[in-house]
Amino acid sequence: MSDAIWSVLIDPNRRAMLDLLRERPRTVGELVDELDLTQPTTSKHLRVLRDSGFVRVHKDAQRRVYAIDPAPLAALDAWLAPYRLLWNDRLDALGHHLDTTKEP
Amino acid sequence: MSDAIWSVLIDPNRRAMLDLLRERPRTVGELVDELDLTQPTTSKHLRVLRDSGFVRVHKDAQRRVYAIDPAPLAALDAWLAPYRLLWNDRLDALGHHLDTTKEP
DNA sequence: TCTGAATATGCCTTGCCAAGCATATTCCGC
DNA sequence: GCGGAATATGCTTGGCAAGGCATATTCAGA
Repeated sequence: MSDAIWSVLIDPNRRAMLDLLRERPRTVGELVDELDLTQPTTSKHLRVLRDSGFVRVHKDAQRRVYAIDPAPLAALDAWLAPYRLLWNDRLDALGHHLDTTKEP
Repeated sequence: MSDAIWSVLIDPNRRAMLDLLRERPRTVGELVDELDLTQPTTSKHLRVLRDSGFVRVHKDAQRRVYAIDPAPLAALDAWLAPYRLLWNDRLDALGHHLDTTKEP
């Protein structure tokens, strides 16, 4: 079921793309610059993201503006939901991995 | 940073293991039976889960009882957190993918 | 101490995916 | 309509990870 979601998100470049698109929609060229990837590589990753519903495209002349679609991420959140009970009970689990967030 | 988390979770068998271990700790043999995998394959997946902190082992004679450790999943939840704002604003995104949750 | 049960590990092969490179496509301005 | 910018696609190669198979390890009981 959720197999596609994971195979999309395993790639660090695609996650970086989503991080950028979370702020605001961007052009392929902008993504190429900010991610320091070649244009073909960027386009291929965008194809994967598009085919799996993570992003949507809007044509603006020759430019393609990509915007995030949160639906698949909501599905991931749903997958994660039953596990959330595990660290709601025992809060120490959070402290274990999130103790890097130390505020003076 | 979170690279390891994803490479662990991409495998469907490992996710199935976590699903089972979420209910209760289990023996390697139990997992082999319930997942319909060979014993070596199961042990290798458990090694991956163990090395990355998703599970903990407890020795009981020759048996090894594996239990889930929610810490890495909490980290995944933290990664997902900023995206959650996206579908808190526009609830339609949830409806799109979660409309299977119909309650009368 | 020997046997067998339970689990782990090593080696090998196969399949898949990302990146590189070249090329095709689309569309604007002149 | 042409040249060039912006983006997409096809082909090939390298690396990596999963599974199969054989084998090593650990431990209890007789």
